[in-house]
Amino acid sequence: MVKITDVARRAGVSPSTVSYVLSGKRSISAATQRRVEASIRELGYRPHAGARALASSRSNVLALVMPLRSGIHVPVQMQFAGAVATAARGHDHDVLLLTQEEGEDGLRRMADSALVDGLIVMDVQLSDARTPLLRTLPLPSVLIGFPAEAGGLTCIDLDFTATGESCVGHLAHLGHRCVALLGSPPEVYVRGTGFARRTAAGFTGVARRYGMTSTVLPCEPSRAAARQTADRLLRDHPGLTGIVVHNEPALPLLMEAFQRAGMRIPQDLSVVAVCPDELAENAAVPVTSVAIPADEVGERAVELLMTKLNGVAVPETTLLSPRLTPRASTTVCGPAS
Amino acid sequence: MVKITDVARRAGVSPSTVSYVLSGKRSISAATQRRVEASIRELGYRPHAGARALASSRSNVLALVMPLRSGIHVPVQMQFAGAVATAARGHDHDVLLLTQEEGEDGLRRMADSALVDGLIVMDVQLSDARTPLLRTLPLPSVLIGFPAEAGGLTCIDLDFTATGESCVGHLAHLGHRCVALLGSPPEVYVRGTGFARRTAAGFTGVARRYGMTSTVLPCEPSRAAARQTADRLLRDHPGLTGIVVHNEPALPLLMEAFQRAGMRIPQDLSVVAVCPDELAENAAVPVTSVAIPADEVGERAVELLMTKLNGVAVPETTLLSPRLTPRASTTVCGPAS
DNA sequence: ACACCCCGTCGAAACGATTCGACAATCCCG
DNA sequence: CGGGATTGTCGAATCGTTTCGACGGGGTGT
Repeated sequence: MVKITDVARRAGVSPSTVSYVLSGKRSISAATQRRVEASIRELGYRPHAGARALASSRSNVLALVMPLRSGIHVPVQMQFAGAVATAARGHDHDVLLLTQEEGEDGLRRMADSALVDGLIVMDVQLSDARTPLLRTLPLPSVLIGFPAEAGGLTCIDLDFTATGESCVGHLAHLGHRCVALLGSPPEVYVRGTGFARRTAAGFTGVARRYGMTSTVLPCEPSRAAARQTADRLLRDHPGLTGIVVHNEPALPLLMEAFQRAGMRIPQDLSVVAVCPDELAENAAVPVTSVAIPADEVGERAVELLMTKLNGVAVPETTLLSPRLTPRASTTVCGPAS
Repeated sequence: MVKITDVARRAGVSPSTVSYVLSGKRSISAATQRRVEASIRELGYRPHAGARALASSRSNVLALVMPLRSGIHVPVQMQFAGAVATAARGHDHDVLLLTQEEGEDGLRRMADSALVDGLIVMDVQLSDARTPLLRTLPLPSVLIGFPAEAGGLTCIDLDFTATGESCVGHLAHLGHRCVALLGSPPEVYVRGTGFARRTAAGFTGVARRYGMTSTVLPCEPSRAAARQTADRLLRDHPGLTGIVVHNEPALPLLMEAFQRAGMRIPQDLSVVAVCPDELAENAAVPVTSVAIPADEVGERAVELLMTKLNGVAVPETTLLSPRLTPRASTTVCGPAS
């Protein structure tokens, strides 16, 4: 293994000088810098991560806490992870994977062992047992998602309230008066995942403001549940002309169920979804949708964490504005042509 | 921060003794052991990862190289990752996430910086630029998937040849004589992902042995491509009664396309898929399928790596046998009832 | 021309563990 | 009861960086 002293010897300088060239923490003459950099390249030197971490008390690793087996839509998680990993590399950091199941002990382990410099926590619940711990941990952290009580934490997410508002607003402007939100499975609401509730709040708020008739229903992602939900909705609300679906796996099932019940899309029923563009584009009828900007969220999360690592304060709350993309599944409300 | 000397002082022993209690590398009297363990617990001591790595030249971290944005089916990847992370924790190791894009440099970086003890590489191509490097790297590695030339490497995967054989065998025993394999998009074959080719080989081999008429076609996961593929297949092979689908996103689209073309499932067409059980169970007609045992593969991969880390030799090749689960989508070939 | 300051570099002391050789104390057996 | 093996513990060296204080040399200001 080639070490810093080897580089130093070859460049005719002391080890500390090599270190300073690498870190830029002291000024180095151009000539020395060139010689050192050449030696580094020629020897293929890379600092020993452990030694560096020990001496500098910085590991250059971030922990990413991921829900690896939950009912949440998986591809989006993956996109988060990819974005975080890529962004982290851009800041010369690596990413350590931590599973949700490790829970609070996992976080404490990270802190005590100095294995990572900071934490990015995904899938935060409204009432999340980890938030008190995160507030007191000596490790900086950024949460993707919002707990009910976010004071003292750094959180970032898509603005789901605005997303709900935007979806129902789109329907309202198309003249729809009776709408429904079909959300995540009941268990997601029960365990209090923030985004589900906030979408519902935005949806209901704007619907009320426009004087629309609105309903919110959870939905399991099974064909049977989708049919049942659709049938029940049509029975209880014969005037229904628009739905918002915030449940990725259930989206195709629900569209199928409504069509089976005699509703043509978009002639009889307009559909707006909260889902990745890819899914929306490839549906039988391309779906008007709001995508979760996972790449941007991940990247911004890393940026926030890096800023905190540099001792600079960051805003507690970062909300990304939703962008609604109109597609074939929504049209003006009126007698079918 | 509490360090080993603190623990030692409180327990009335020397730091080295504490270290030996922790590692078990020397025998310690029961009494001392108890005292040391108590001190550790009371002070909440955890070894400093960097210091430990420096002194022992073991970081207790594994790198997992993941394809984060490819055309491969995502949930399965995620399942691998989860299984690897969990298994690694079981061996007191953590998992560092490395993206495919880092490529060979990423691997070299891991080796040079001593950031990890070993590598688990997913999504290996038949002709993979990383395999020569992996052979020479001083870091032990395990590949999930097989390159064309696997000598000198440790590889594990589902036995896709046997999987193809098993699928077509199932159809054969039901009396089908004219069958097709619908696989991954062309790009996957082109870039030479091993599993796609091996499934096809197993499929074709057994079909020939049974004297069946067989076809292999790639398929893009879009509605249009699915329809085109189905129509073309039915035109070219009017006697077709069985298909094997090895393309998760395309599975529902293909089933829909065949039904639209007038084929009832399973009365007119039997369908076998290679996909997760969850997907197979939730299809309109539950699909007879072979699942990729991602959990087992991930766990075994970690086990293999740990064994190598302990300096023990392991088999170069580990193939997991496929298990076919019959469901409603396959039935005996014959005149429709 | 003198004092002063800044720039570039060096040497040495951390950082917090692991591990090796040494050393008592205990044990067993003749 | 003594000698050799065994067991349990300790002290000191070591791992490869970073970082702090010091120091010489050249420039600047007066």
